[in-house]
Amino acid sequence: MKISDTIERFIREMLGEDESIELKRNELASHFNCVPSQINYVISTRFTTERGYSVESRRGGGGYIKITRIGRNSGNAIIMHILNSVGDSLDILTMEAIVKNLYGGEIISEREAKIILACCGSSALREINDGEFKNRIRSTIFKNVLINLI
Amino acid sequence: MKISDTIERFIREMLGEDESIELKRNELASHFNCVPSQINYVISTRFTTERGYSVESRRGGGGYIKITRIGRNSGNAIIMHILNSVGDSLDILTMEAIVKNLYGGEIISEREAKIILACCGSSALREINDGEFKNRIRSTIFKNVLINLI
DNA sequence: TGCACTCAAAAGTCAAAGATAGTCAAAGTC
DNA sequence: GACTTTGACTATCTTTGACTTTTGAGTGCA
Repeated sequence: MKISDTIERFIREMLGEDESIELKRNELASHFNCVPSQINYVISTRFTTERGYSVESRRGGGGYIKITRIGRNSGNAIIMHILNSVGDSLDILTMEAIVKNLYGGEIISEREAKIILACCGSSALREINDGEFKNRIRSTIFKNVLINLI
Repeated sequence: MKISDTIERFIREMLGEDESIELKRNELASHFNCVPSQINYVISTRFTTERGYSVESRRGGGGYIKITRIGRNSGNAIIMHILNSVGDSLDILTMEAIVKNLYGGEIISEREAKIILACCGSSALREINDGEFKNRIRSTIFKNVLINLI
């Protein structure tokens, strides 16, 4: 009464530490004694982009379903882009918007977002009175953090 | 004895000393010969966040209700202790030692450690020339971060 | 040889049926 | 009046199967 979870685990184990695997939909289905479209269901709910997988397939004779793990490489490109776009000064609203986007894009976790917001927030920098100097410090801290996420 | 209390005690006994358990709402309801929503009532009145529980669930085939004890998480206690022990000034070596301990104690992840080290490190604060002021800023940032991890 | 056709072997789609859990308010109890 | 019990209705997730699309391999003919 949870064949989907079983299949999910099976595929994960097949994948192991590898970058990708190729499945035969029908073989897998008959191995688990379920209809082939069950495999599609598992893949479309468990091996999504949001969860870090990409899926390719081909029909016809010799067809296959290929599941590939996509590392945080795409995230790195985005972080690089942000690093290039942030100047020597960074105001708090812009900082918060960037962090929100990184979190929304699942490049950083909720806790990571909290930490970054905390260390670049107004409360953390309250002892620096000069507003412009504060924005410069914020930019420096922020970029240092991002560099360490790559 | 009211049925809600009976069910509450039953669940507590199931939980025992474990961190969490999974229930089947319908099974439990038929075991106690009550309507399924009675279970929701028990959970929403007895296993609340205030009482130290968190509840997750899934509907559909293979659905479940998972109750987790979130007792005074030892991690939080340690963070509180650190917060109390760090004064208004924090030098970099002390900061690094604390972060290392938090990581070693599995209270923060590797990435989280990296972020904290980055935002409190010498590179992030290099624009602040006054050494003592730098240590004060570091302390403020560090404590702000820790507060947000609780 | 090489192109066009045909066909069977995959995989994809989608919606209905089944299986759970959630919500909310009325009715009951103390 | 506050807390508890019930149940009708809703929301979400899974399983299943009929029908569709794609692709490669084989076949036949100029």
